[in-house]
Amino acid sequence: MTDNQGQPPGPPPPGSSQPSKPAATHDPPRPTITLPSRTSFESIFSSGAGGNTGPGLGLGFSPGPMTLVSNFFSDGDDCKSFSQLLAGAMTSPSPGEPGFPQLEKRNSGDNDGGSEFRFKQNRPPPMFSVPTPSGFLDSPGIFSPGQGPFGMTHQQALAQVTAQAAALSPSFFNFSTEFSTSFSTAPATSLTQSPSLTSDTMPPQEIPSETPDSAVATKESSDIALSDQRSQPSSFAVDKPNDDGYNWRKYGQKQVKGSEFPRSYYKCTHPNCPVKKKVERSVDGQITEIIYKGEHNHERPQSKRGKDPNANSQANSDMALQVHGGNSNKSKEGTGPYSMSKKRQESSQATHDNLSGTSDSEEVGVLKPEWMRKMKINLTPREEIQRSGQNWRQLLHIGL
DNA sequence: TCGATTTGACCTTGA
DNA sequence: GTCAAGGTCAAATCG
Repeated sequence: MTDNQGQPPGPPPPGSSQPSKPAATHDPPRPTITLPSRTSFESIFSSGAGGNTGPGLGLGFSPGPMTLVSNFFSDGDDCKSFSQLLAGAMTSPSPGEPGFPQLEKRNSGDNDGGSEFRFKQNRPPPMFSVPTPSGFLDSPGIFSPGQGPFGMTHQQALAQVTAQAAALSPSFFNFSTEFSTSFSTAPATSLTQSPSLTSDTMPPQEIPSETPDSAVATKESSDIALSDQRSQPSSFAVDKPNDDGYNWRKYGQKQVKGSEFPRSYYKCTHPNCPVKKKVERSVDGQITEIIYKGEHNHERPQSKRGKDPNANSQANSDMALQVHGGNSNKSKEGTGPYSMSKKRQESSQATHDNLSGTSDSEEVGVLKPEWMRKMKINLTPREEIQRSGQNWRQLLHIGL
């Protein structure tokens, strides 16, 4: 059908008036997280968040990705308290609560990909409507009192942490990306966002590496409906859930029974690309659910953000991980969102493929990537996810 | 004029 | 075999 090649920004969908980008660039005063020396931090999170692993996070802390991260740095860095950081930042809605986003993968059993990935968000709780997150990096500091537990949303926190980590260790990003990806959308998104957040604060050099992610990721995130909280306080999504780097064309909309929200159907505009996605959004324009189907058979159009080749690759990884939709055959249980293989990560294409959800074989199957082994992560991605599920879910909560 | 979105109708699928 | 719901098509409309 019609494809508009690479025109990224399609006409702003109704409702999507929210500028997601501007925000990225400049944000007013934002809370910043600094990785304080453990001491101070710990005192803050003294609740034992340090822990991590666990599910135990009765408090709401969850180890999740952050845990891994912290492990990563645990060798001796200030960063050790990632999980703590997050944990602290995350004290928020718990999964069980209404309004919690849920990532679910289901097997559609259909031929083409079988499984669909859907990111579902039940209803954004008010608390998530934080307007601008961006930037925490800039300051060393402290969260401003007024915003959430720590002055920032989960995502913010995560983003910040990520950013910092990146700063500390370049390699981290790779890891994080991968990692995040494995956790499916949420994490990825969050991480991705960080770049934007960071960009202003991070040193120029750093930006390049991250920016790409963010740029792409950012888009992706929206795709996932994750959110763009950065600048959009509340409805980021509106009509174009498409900012995942690919171009989408809406070809239908329908009121789904059982759902108060209408479902929109999108197709990838790339010629011959079979990828489709269904997006459900609430009345406010908030995306409540996105389901990808199929696999992109092309690379993501580059125009959107422009320029950074890296952006693609990086983003890819990020995204790839984010939603691995498609064929869950393989990823079904054990692999879940996680299964992204290095191959995929490396290939920019893959990036989105995952997102779009599909791919069969290639990515799936790799439960314990090397990095995991290196990091001594014993849990399988899935396990990790499960254990940390709360956290990352929270992160996902894009609420708005 | 072109491309995207809207929207009602039609087709497919599953119970 | 029937019905309901989901998914897709395609003409009309809009920017």
